[in-house]
Amino acid sequence: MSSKVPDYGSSQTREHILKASWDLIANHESSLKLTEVATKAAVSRQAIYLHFGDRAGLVLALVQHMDETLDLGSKLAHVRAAPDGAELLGRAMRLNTQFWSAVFPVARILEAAQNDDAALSSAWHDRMTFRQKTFLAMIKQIADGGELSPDWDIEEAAGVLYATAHFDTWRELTHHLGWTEDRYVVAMTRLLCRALLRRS
Amino acid sequence: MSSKVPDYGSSQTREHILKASWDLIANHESSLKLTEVATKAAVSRQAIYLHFGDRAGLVLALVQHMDETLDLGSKLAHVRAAPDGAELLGRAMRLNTQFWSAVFPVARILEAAQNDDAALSSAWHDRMTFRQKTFLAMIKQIADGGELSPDWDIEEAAGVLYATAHFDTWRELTHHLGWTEDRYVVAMTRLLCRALLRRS
DNA sequence: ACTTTACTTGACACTATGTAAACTGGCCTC
DNA sequence: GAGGCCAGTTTACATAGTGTCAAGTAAAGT
Repeated sequence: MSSKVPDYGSSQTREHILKASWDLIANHESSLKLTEVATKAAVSRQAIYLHFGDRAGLVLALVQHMDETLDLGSKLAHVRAAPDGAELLGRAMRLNTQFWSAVFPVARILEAAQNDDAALSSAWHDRMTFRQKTFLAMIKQIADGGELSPDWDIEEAAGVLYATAHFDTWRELTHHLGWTEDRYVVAMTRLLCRALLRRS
Repeated sequence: MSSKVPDYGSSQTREHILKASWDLIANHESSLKLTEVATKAAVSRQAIYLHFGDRAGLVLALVQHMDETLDLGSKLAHVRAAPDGAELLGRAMRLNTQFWSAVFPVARILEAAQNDDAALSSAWHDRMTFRQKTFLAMIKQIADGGELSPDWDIEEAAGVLYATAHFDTWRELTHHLGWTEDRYVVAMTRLLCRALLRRS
């Protein structure tokens, strides 16, 4: 991360570059190459360095852009408004598949760069910590409603929920096994409800 | 993949290079660099190309080496010899944490290269297909014993078991959340038993 | 003595990231 | 309307890592 990136704010060129990057990682399955981005955005390769400092800066900007377009806040509110635990877990899994589906392209890039680049690694780590806290809050809500099975303490249930809702599980089911998103939602919801909720 | 790699069999140098590679990816957290491997193994960089063709060939050899040292066959037999479904799932999760713990270093390398290299991608894919079939067989065994909950059909239960036993789930719990392997085994076993097995 | 084997050495091409410097067209201001 | 700044461009170059090629060499086999 170079600290000398001029803050051009929301320049047109900057948006152009971000859009081109997104198109590339969404369609083409290779890793993001700056020359390709520049060509696609119809700017010089150096323009990317002016706006983002380096490759990691561009990817970081993609992640932040993703955060904004995702609008997680309101969607999470809808999940939390569920009347009972089963509905809560169902809505959570529905949002989860939307989330991973949207994040999929950039998640692949981040995963690949995680070994080399500390900035990207911590950007990913931060987001995952947020996810973990979100799932913990959901489990607390279920526990407060008296619906959490006594087999589980809150922390352990939250950890298991967070981990099973993670990227690999979603990707293996929807991509490797070819399940539809609906099937993912239904099966994972059943798994979690049976495992975590008190038996009536 | 170059097809003109001479089959030196089990040469000393080859083993040296593999061991050096393993040491590097196990300790150092960066991605495997051929110059480093050569230095560590005290051979010339070109020797690596003689033995493995290219970088992908080396990684592939690491994967196969891993397969051999892992001795999955006998360990799987022990899992399958479990007297009931709960014990089977418990043993499966115990083996699972051993598996991911051993595979962890090479899994990171493979994950990073999966976007670029088709050979590595399919090598990984093959292993995961094997895993999936193994878990499917376990579920069939449970179903044959009449222990599978009627909420699940065999394919769906196997898919969910396979996916939740995947790398991310293990890594997030043991690394991101800092759980011990024992805690992983206990929690995941509880999750799967409650979710998949018939309620007594 | 010769060939083969299993390497080494050194040179080179290619790709990708990153840096530096000089130039250009448009806009703003004095 | 001349000068200055801005947001880029072009060109050049440095560096790292992968992969290729050709020539050399020391030891073992025949």
